[in-house]
Amino acid sequence: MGRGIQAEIKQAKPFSSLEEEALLSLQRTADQLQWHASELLKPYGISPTQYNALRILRGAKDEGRSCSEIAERMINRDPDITRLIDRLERRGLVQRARKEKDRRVVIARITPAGLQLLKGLDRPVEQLTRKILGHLGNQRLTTLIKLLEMAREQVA
Amino acid sequence: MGRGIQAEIKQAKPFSSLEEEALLSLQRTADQLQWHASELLKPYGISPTQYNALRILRGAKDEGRSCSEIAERMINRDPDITRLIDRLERRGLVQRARKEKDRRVVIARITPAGLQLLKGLDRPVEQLTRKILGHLGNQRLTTLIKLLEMAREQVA
DNA sequence: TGACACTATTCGTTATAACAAATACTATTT
DNA sequence: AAATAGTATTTGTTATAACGAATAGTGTCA
Repeated sequence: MGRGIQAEIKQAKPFSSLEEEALLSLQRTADQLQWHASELLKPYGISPTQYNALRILRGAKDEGRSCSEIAERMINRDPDITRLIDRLERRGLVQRARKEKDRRVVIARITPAGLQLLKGLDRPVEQLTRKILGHLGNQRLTTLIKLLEMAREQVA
Repeated sequence: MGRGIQAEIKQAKPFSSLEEEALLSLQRTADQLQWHASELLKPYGISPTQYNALRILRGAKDEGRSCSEIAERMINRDPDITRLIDRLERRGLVQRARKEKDRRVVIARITPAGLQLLKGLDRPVEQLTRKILGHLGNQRLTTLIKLLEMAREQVA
């Protein structure tokens, strides 16, 4: 069984509060899982951020999404969507177009190449997800999701 | 009460699995809390990573820590401790010295200026921590910590 | 001792993140 | 219609992250 976060980071003193322990534990867990995601995506040449953006655009279908809509939907907020899309466009994974009705807005759409890339990733991503969290079981996952949601709330 | 991660990222389709939902929820929660930490530290001119390193060195006292020891103890693994310490040294917050017994090793120690900076942060950090997680209460925090620990385990 | 493998750290380079200011367009007001 | 305010995106710049290769020191073994 687990050693606990205190041992993992070789900390001598116990944590001064449960809140502190939870915060560090959360950061470390997220970092570790993120690392696995990066490793999975590396052979495909995209980062987790880029993968997230592509999935948003796949969900948008032909309608596409503006920069600000993409920003709203990102898991990790990225203040520079322009250059994120730049990189994807350079690789032929998305296309850009000015919106006719409001020419300030730039709409990004996923290309067939982008869809194909995602398609090849669907199964590996699902497998990885199950591998790293599946052992918790549905009940614990449900509890975890609930607690995380609560943690995001009182951020008044 | 909460809208759930699905609404937060304006996702139309439900998640295909609890594992996926938990994973995204975890990333988003960590990102949000990290953002709060960044904001708190900003006026002091240091990043969460730098803060983490300074706390490790404070814990090490006069003994100091080598680059590799620091790397082991970081919450978020950083592959380039050298330049992280560079920046802290340039600001006078840490000092470096070669270890006598093994001259490959560089030992970093926190300076009085570094200690003073941390001291001024102790209370604000504690307050922030309580503010963003305190409302969960001890029992839920304990459960959360336990579940996160489990999540970090089966990463075989 | 000299060759070799090993470890710890540093450095060069390119990519990405973060922040502020600038541009381009739209909508509103006078 | 001109001025103004507001919004969406882009760009310039600097800082930090990521990845490999390179350097420096240690220990082992022929």
